[in-house]
Amino acid sequence: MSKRLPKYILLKNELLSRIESGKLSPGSQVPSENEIAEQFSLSRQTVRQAFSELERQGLLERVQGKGTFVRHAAVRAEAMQPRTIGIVTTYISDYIFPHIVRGAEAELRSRGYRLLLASTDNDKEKEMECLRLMLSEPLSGLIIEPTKSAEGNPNLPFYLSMQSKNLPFLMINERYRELEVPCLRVDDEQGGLTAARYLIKQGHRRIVGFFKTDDLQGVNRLKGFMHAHREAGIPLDPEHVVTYTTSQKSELPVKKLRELLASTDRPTALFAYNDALAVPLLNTAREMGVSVPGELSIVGFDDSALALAAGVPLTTLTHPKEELGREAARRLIAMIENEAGAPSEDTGEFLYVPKLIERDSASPLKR
Amino acid sequence: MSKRLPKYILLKNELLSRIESGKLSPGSQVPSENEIAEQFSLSRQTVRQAFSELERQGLLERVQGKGTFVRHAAVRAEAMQPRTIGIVTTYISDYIFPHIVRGAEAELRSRGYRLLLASTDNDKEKEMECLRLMLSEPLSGLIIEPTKSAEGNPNLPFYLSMQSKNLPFLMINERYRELEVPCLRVDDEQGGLTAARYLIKQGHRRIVGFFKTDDLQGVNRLKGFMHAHREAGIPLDPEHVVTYTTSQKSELPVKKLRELLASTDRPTALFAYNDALAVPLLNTAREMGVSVPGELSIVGFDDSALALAAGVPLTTLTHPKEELGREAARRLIAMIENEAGAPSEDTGEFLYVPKLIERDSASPLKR
DNA sequence: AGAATGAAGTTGTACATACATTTAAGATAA
DNA sequence: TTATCTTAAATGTATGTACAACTTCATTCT
Repeated sequence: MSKRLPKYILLKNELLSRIESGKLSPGSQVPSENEIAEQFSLSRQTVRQAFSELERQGLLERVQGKGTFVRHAAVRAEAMQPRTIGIVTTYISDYIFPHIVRGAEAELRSRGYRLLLASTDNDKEKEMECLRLMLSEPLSGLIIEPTKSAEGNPNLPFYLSMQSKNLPFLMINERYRELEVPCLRVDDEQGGLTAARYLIKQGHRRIVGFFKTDDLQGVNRLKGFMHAHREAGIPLDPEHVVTYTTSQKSELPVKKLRELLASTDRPTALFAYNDALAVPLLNTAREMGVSVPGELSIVGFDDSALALAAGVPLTTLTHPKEELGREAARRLIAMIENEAGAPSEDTGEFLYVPKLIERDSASPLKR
Repeated sequence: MSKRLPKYILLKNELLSRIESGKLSPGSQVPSENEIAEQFSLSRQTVRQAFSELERQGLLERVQGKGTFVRHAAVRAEAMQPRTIGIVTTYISDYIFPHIVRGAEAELRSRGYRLLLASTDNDKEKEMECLRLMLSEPLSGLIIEPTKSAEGNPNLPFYLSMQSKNLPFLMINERYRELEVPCLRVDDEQGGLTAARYLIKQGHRRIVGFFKTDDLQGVNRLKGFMHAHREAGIPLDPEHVVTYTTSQKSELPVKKLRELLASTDRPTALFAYNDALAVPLLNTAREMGVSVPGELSIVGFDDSALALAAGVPLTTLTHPKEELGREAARRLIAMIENEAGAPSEDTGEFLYVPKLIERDSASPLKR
């Protein structure tokens, strides 16, 4: 059952093992085609066929008139393969995303992988473009942050074809519900719950929440926020749930906050979808002469650099950021390198539980 | 002088042009090896040699028993080549770098290039690792932000080999003095000059400057800062030039500022190397009960997101950020695509002049 | 000493032949 | 009709020969 392989393949394997074992050291000259042919009782053409493939793979270098040599990078090249991993995020420059990318990059680099980066600007058409570009050359795997995850997913065919090609990929921050893939994310609902519980425990009863609702993160944080009110038996004024979308940025929330603060029974506390929103809201309040946290307590989310830069250090919830990027890279590499081994296609979710960091922007309610 | 090319190469070219012209459409079957051999009066072996190379290049697909076919992606593959560009930055996650990367990514994606990202953490060993990883597969070009540019450059051999291989690359933010390559950067000296002139014009005479001096940007900003004092005939107290290095972060500057503010003739204005430093300095001052800008005017640099998040909106100097990334990408693509055309290896510098943005953290000196 | 020549050995190109393996389609048998 | 077999044609493997082009080195000539 053995002698089925073509002779030129057998010769290739023999040479490969000689290179790997060091019998043929990098830079050294390989016996000439005729010598090999005689040694192995093959025709020179057959030897040439084996040499050609090895040259194409970058293992050998042939020089007319001189001979054939083992390439210096041969040993490494053998082990290397493509070893490139792609990351598709919604935004590159803003906020916590750079930290996620950085964590992934550090981990990938230390493991000998290269990082291909693309961003979708939260636009599904660009997501398609990114995927097409990424897949135009061989990839070992992909890390994807879904675009506008609360809506549908028109690029499903891409993902299905990736699954059928056995190209490992996983999602971060959110997942497309239609796909069964591993996902690393923050427990947003738990985060919303923790923040609201904290404020309620501090005595606040009129708490306004601001949520971006075109991605699932915002929706889930809102869920937790409402849950906390329900379990405490506190009625939630519809005016105190402000939703907005990416395109509106902070304008609409800021306007809403102005109105609320101008009213007679103004809220005593505020929970913001993230720090990027919390900061302009904080500044708005202070502009209006409302002291923070004296008259208005504020809790943000994500523990970004902005939280410490703000005029009043923000009480906020942690986001693993770099750790999430690193862990995503680790898991993806495991998926890639275990491909041959255990087929334990782990489709589970990994949830990070956000923790509250108490700083100065929230305090117990004074009566 | 024509018939020098080997027959199998001629056949390859003939087939290539047929594919490009559409005579052989993607997915269609190519005449069999024997047919081609007869048509062109070649042996089947020679035809096989041509087919093999085309198959290796991804243009053809051969199926035993069925025939040879033009690959669907053939037309694109032909025009595409690698089309991957690498970016090596010092940091990925912090501050203005994400914006630079983002600008470059947007431009590259729209032009059909992929972006390979790596960061050096301002560590020369990692720089070498990054370069090696990047160059392990074919690249079209590289954008590099030098690591610790004020010191020497141990990776010079890498860069020289890149030049000799005609691999286009350019530098951003700073350049290694030893290399003659195009460079896009902010006119840091002009920036330091502008900031210091502004404060002097506002009546300030005791101005303290904080500079990170292990990269050339800090050194140049310091130069401009001193220049402004010289031209105005204002003596510069050595105590009022604080230098620090990356590893010290903001600790040393903060400590220095405390000392200075506690002294009897404390400074009335402050120029920070960048916004990331200006913000903790601003907070330090306010903690000590020194009002900004009332008792201390502060000017930052880079116009980062922090500038607006800070308790007092920072007066600062612009940094092109995304535009710099976009322009770097544009120029690199031009270098790549003009390779065949004009050999106008533009080694010039492109200087962005920073502009002052007046916000609230600096005001005229009250006597 | 230096330059030109030539021989030997290497890979590159080209052709010829033979058989093996795979595929698809047609012929044949149940 | 269905299933099986046969066959032709395609690519894959293998060997042999011949000569071309290039590199190296020793020889020879100037």
